[in-house]
Amino acid sequence: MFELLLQSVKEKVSVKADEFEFAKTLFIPKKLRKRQYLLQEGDVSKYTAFVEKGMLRMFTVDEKGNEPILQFSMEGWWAGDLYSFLTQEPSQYHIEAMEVCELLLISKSSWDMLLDKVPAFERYFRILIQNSLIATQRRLMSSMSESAEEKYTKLINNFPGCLQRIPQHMIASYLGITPETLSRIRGQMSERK
Amino acid sequence: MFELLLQSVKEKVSVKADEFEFAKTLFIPKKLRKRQYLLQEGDVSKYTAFVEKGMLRMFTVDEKGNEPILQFSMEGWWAGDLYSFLTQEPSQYHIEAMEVCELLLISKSSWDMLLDKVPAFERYFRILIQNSLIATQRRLMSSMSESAEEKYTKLINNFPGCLQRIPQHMIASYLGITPETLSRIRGQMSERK
DNA sequence: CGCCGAGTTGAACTGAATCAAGAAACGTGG
DNA sequence: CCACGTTTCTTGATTCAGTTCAACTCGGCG
Repeated sequence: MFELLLQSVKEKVSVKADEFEFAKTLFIPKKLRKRQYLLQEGDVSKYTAFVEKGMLRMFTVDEKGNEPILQFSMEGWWAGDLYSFLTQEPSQYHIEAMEVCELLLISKSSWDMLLDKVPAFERYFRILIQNSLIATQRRLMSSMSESAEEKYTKLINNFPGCLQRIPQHMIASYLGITPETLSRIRGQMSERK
Repeated sequence: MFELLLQSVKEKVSVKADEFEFAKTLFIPKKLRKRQYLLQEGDVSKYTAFVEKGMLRMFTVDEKGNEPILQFSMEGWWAGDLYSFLTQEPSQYHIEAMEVCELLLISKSSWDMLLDKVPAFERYFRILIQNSLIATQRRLMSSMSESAEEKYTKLINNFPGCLQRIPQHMIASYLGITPETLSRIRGQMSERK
């Protein structure tokens, strides 16, 4: 059950077997049906989740009814609102299962304890957050200066495999464009071979 | 000379006096004139910098000649391209002093050593990066779903003081809009009192 | 005094959003 | 296994926010 998590940790830091055994005791397994919520806007994110199976989306709902997507989380990734989890303030985001999901939850207090007792996990999360920051910075620059088509092209180059599992209108929400625009872009791209 | 850095560290983690003394030995002071570069696109970011005085901007140059700004770094903040610094690959970004700057540089190898020897610094950087990620995520969502005016309004609410020191066309580059658009927005906002 | 970069203002243009309607794919229950 | 309703995707016409290009103003500084 913890193979994926162990793999994720090991590829970033070296942990001793007993440290990882200790970590295991802090996680709570949880299953989600499709469309079930891990977190809803206004609620405090009591847990952050490692995704063992399935896929989730984290998004807000804006005044016009759009649902811009901040991130997708699939197997081997984490899902959670960092801000709400750390501060225990209400979240701005919804996190919803796009497929049947199997998660490993860890509470704020367990997380704090884990980072205190096992420095390797402090480092693991530092690296995780670091990579996430780098990716988010790139996406921000892309969203500031590129056209809709450029953004889409970059996306399919960066995540070739993943996109099959994601409905197109959600890809549009992730890119910050409308489903109509994405459809037109795809049309144009395929007709010029 | 290290007061600001000490303050930044202390407000996030607790360090022992000798740990901080050790850290001090790893930093190299450096001054930059206005318009001088800390890093240029294509170069490897050998150092990351703590800003003691002055202000820098980190930006790219896109095909149309725009210079979208990823971040401003002022006193008490860090400046550097995380990706290039960590991987020692060439950077995509320029980092330029907007004013006369006094910096404290730390090399990749010193940084690695510091994080290894002093867990408090591992945590300090984790928290720093965490906060940066949260802020960048917010900015991304804002850039995906809000109008130019909304973005500008949020900016002046979030950073009331800082903006005086920044020329308007750079604020526009930070928001991902043209200087003309920003000027018009300001015009509209002031005429409706 | 005269130049130069920064900011403003105007007019024309354009990429993407919006609104609307239809086609295709999906899954749920009878 | 089919039928029906729902959701997803496509296509077209129109609108609009923001860009582009160009001219002009202002303030600072040699």
